[in-house]
Amino acid sequence: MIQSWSRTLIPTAKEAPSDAESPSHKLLTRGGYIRRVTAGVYDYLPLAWRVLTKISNIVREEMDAAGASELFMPVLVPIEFYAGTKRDEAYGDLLFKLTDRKGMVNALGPTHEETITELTKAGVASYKQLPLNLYQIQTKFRDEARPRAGLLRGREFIMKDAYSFHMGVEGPGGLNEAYDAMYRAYVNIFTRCGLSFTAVEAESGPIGGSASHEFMVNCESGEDTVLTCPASGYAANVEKCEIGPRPSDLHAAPAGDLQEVHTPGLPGIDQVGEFMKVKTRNMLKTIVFRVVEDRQGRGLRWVLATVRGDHDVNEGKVKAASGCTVELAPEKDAHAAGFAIGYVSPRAAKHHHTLLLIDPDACPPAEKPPFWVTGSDRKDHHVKYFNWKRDVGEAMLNDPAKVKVADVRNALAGDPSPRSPGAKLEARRGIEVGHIFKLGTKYSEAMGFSILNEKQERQPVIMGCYGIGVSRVMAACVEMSHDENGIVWPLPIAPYHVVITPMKVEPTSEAMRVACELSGRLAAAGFDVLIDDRDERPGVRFKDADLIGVPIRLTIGDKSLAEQSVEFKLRSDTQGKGEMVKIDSVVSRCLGTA
RNA sequence: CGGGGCGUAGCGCAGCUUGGUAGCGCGUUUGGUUCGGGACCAAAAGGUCGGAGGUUCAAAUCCUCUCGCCCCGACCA
Repeated sequence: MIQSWSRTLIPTAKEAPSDAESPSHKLLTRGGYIRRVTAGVYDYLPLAWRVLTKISNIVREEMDAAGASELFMPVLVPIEFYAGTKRDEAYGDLLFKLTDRKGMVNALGPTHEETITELTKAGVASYKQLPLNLYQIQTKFRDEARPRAGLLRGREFIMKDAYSFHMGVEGPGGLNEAYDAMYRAYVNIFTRCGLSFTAVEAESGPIGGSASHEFMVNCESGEDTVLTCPASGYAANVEKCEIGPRPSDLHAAPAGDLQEVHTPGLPGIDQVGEFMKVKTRNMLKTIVFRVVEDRQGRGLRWVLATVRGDHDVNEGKVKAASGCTVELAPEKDAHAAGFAIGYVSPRAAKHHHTLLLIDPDACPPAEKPPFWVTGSDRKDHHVKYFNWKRDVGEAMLNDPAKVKVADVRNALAGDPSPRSPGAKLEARRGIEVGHIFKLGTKYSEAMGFSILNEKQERQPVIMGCYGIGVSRVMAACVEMSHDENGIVWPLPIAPYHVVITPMKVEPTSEAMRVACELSGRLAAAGFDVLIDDRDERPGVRFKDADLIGVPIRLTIGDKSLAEQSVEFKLRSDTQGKGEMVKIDSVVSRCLGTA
């Protein structure tokens, strides 16, 4: 493919719009890839569309190879679809809604579980038609509270979403088989796109379901934190990451007499620590959760979770450790029940119907007695020298129905690995570009999609779903791979592989003649070539070539022509001056870099 | 949704405090000189100052309301 710069639209700019903050937003805008239309909504100009097309094609090839079939569903979805699974409420304002002339309310699809389930419900009548894996590459809409960072979190974005349908979980044709195939396809896709990425275990989020993995592009500017164990290869996001065994002791001696301190008007734990001149790691914070459902039927109404002041409670772990579905207690309800929100201490677990979960780091074994500051269970007061044994009492600490030591906090770098004794977790930042879920029967049950199995038993169909943020992949790639001069594309998704810069652009010039001849031979060899035929000064064209990030630049000037050569330079080679390559060897030299 | 900030030419900004009929740089157009890392000279085009209302002889500037956008947080595939 050959394109002249002057015959397409690449509006580069020296300065980025002042509202652009992240590197990908700035560089994609400056490079003439995207243009903001309104908050979180962008034009994709020709360069961007070429990149997106290349990513999409890699996605298609790998999805097809993994046995999936492409289809195309509407953006406009009747609201009833989402109401049927209660996701209209679950999504809330995140769902774009519009009313048509007849007064029908429609949504702009944020994902298509309901739509595809309706479709397969109508089209699949027998277990013999399963398994099935269907996908589309579509524009998705989410009315984000705060769109940000250009393409990384938009309100309109391009996504590949796939859905698989099965009669069973295990064995041939089962969900696990498809899930594993998708996992492998995703590894292939992101590898082929030239991304540095990590697959991590993840929580499945509001889409629901059991197992889940996220694919994260490794990048310091990423919004998400992932933890990895260098010894075992275990990797998970913060929400999911387990922490290895940690010793605990609830029976240490007190470090001193309990003292109450007046701490008026201090909203956060940091302020209290500052006021009392205590490090937050010497404080205990206790979060109150309301029990929505006690799955073990113990009649629990509250779960308290105590962690060290510098740690964060993890709601998912609280759910797992308590065996309850919980939610952060609404302040009003908690007050009514007698919890002094903001000043709650572990002693508050003396309430009836209350379970106390204690993180091991909140009760570590210590040679010298640990010094703790915590709430005083009354407004504007904290206590010093809190001690588990003395202040909560042996009786309660020894009652497994009331108190449990468990991992209930977010993992941090340096925590013990859950998979490899002695190893420590490492933290790094990432941008989520793919997510695969085992959905189970959540949607098929809610929507009545069940069919007869071999034994003539009616059973709900088991589903999986698999997403890739195609437009986010483009942005994440720029975040991962750029320098002060612009974007540095990996070859497989670069808009063009080669940019040819003839020093003289008159159609009759020798430089232009060579440029045309070379571009023909390169195109025949499979390269996408951009000829910078603009009548601009060399500096401008070099700067622009660096900015848009084309991997190979061929410069044709008098000096190189005198040697029957062109100047060959890789975009990734920042200080190199380029090398002279004989015109006849250019194609093979380019092939050598692919 | 809470906190902060910003809307003046395609982009980046000044002017606003102290009202007097809009300016700078980049880019664009034309002519000339240049020509290997964002050239120079000269001329030119381009703006309902986000919108509505108000105060005033007079509003980009002061007041009220409104719309939009960005950043931090909350939330989030």
